[in-house]
Amino acid sequence: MSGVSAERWLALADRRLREAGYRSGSARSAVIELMAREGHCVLSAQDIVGRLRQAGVGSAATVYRALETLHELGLVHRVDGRDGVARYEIADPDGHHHHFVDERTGEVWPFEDEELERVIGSVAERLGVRLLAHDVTLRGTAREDTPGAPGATT
Amino acid sequence: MSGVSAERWLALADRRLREAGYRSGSARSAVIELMAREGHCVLSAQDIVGRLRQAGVGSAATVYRALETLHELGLVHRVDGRDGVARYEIADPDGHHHHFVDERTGEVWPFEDEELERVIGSVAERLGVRLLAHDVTLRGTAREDTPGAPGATT
DNA sequence: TTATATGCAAAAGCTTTGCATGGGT
DNA sequence: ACCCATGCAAAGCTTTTGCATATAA
Repeated sequence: MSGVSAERWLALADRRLREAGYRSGSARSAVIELMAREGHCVLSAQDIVGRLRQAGVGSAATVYRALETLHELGLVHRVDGRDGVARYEIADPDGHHHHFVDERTGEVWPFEDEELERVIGSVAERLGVRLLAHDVTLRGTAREDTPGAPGATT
Repeated sequence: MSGVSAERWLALADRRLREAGYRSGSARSAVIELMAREGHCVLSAQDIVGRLRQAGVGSAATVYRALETLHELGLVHRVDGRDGVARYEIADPDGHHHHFVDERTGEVWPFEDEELERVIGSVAERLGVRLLAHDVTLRGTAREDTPGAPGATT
């Protein structure tokens, strides 16, 4: 599902920022590039700060500000953390995915499911609400007898 | 859906705590009573601290410790917060519910849906994982033309 | 040249921990 | 009498804010 959209997202991000009147800066650009490269599934703000520091770019303040900006422009989703840590992932225009968290390892695997999306839509209709976003988080353990990762998304 | 189970949960909590070798204390008892009364849908740790302080019971440290204990014993669920805030709700043995968050007001409404539960189960099976817990959070706005609250859970 | 982006350091929350004390059993 | 539960205060973390400086446009 990903691959191509990384570039498309990068282009989209550049365009939206420019249209919104933002100037370009080294730190935010670095955040954007990192997200395009590795942000297809949750990345914590702390991780991002750390990665960029290794590269000698950015500061905590700037990274948080950049992520907030991207979030406001709808370029990234903020994903709830169980531990008061901000996590982000790029808002992929091509597909919507959810998360499975392995309770033993803490690893997060993305997955997609059409029927799940459909049911969520019908639930929203039943409740009489207009849906803007939705998250599904499954927690458990990957079965030992499972050969590959559980992330075999369809 | 609730009503009866508040009492049952209270009894369950007392029993499990005793069986696990805990003694009873004023602060934890107050937390438990508050959860039984109002914890059927998310309550933040801060809220709990505040409520109990008004009643002249408990301190932040004790409340957090009590909630952690209840969580370890499986008596409450910790619900992800978008803002680094610990939220809890009682683990209702009778039913499982999810949350709709009104983006405008911040209000949280619980809802249940059988088909959603079923689909989540089949997704877990397809992924080859053993499910221990799952959360679904819908975000959006309640439609103006909707008469009552969106929480009309079937 | 002017407003924005950045970085440092300090502040602000929420949560956890240390330690002495009070209260169950 | 034990020793767990509690409360206060201090420490720890992540995230936010203030302010001076560097830099796009």
